[in-house]
Amino acid sequence: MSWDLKSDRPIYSQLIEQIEIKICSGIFAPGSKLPSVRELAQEAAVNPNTMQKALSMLEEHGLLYTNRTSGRFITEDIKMIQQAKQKLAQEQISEFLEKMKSLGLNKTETLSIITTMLEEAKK
Amino acid sequence: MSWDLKSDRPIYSQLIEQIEIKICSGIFAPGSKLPSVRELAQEAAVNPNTMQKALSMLEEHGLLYTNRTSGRFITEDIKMIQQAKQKLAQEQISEFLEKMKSLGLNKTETLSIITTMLEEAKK
DNA sequence: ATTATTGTATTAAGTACTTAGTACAATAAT
DNA sequence: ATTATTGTACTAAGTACTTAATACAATAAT
Repeated sequence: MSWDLKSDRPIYSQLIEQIEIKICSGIFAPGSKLPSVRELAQEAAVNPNTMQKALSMLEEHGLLYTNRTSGRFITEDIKMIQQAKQKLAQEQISEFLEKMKSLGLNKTETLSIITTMLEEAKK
Repeated sequence: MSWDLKSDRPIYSQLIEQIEIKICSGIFAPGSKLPSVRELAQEAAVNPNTMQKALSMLEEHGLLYTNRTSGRFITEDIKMIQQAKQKLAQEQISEFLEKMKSLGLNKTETLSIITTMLEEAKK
C-alpha cells in the first residue's frame, strides 16, 4: 500500500484521489471494512485529522458509508464503483489530451510519442 | 490569453506551468519580450508578488532571462525550447499512464482507448 | 535633465493546510 | 459491567501561500 504524497498540493486532496482509486481498482473491495482513521493515518504517515478530513469529504461522493462506532465501509453498489471508475478514466484522458493540445502536439504526434514510449517500456 | 487558475494548488505553481506551456507552444515566441511583471499579474488577476515569484523560479529552468530594467525575454535557443517541450510531453504521458495503471488499465488497453477517442474526434 | 518603466525587496495581514494533543459519545469486544 | 475501539470535535501552534502597500535602483524614453 503506497502513499507517496507530494508537497505541492494539499495532502487531504491527494488522499481523496488515492483512496478513490483504491476503491475503483478493487484494492478496497466492495462491502469491505476500511482500516480505522487512526490506522490509515499512520499508514499514510499523516495526521489523523487530515485523514479524517479526506474520508469525510469522500463520503459525499457516495463510495463510502459510516457506521458510527464500527467503522467505515466501501459501498456494495458495484455499479456505482464502475461508474466512478469510468468517470475517473475519462477525466484523466480528456485532461491529458487537453494538455497535449496546449503544448501544440497534434494527434498523430501525441500518438507517436506514446507508442514509442510503450515500445521503450517493453525492453 | 486564458489564465484559468484553480484553488486546489498553489497559484505560482500553476503560473509556472502555464507560462512554460506558452513558451513551448510558441505563444510566447523565442527572443520576444515578455509583458512586465505588473502587466502579467493584472492579466492573470494575480498579485504582482505571486507573478514575480513564478517568473523568477522559471528563470532557473533557462527558458527566460532578465535584462534588469528593460524586461524579461524568452530564450532564443530554439533547441532548448524544443527539449523543454519534449520533456513536458513525456512527463505528462508517463504521469497519465501511471494513473491509468493504478485504475487497473494496462498500457495496451489505455492505448486502445486513446486511439478510439482520437478517431471519434476526427468525425 | 526629467520622467516613466523595469525588476526587485520588504513588511504586514489574512487565509488554508497540517500537526499535536486531548477529549467525548457510542458501541463492539471481553 | 468493563474495556477497547470507533468516528468525531476542539484548541493551539507552525508553516506556506497570497495579497496589499510601499519602496528602491537602474535605465529606457522623453
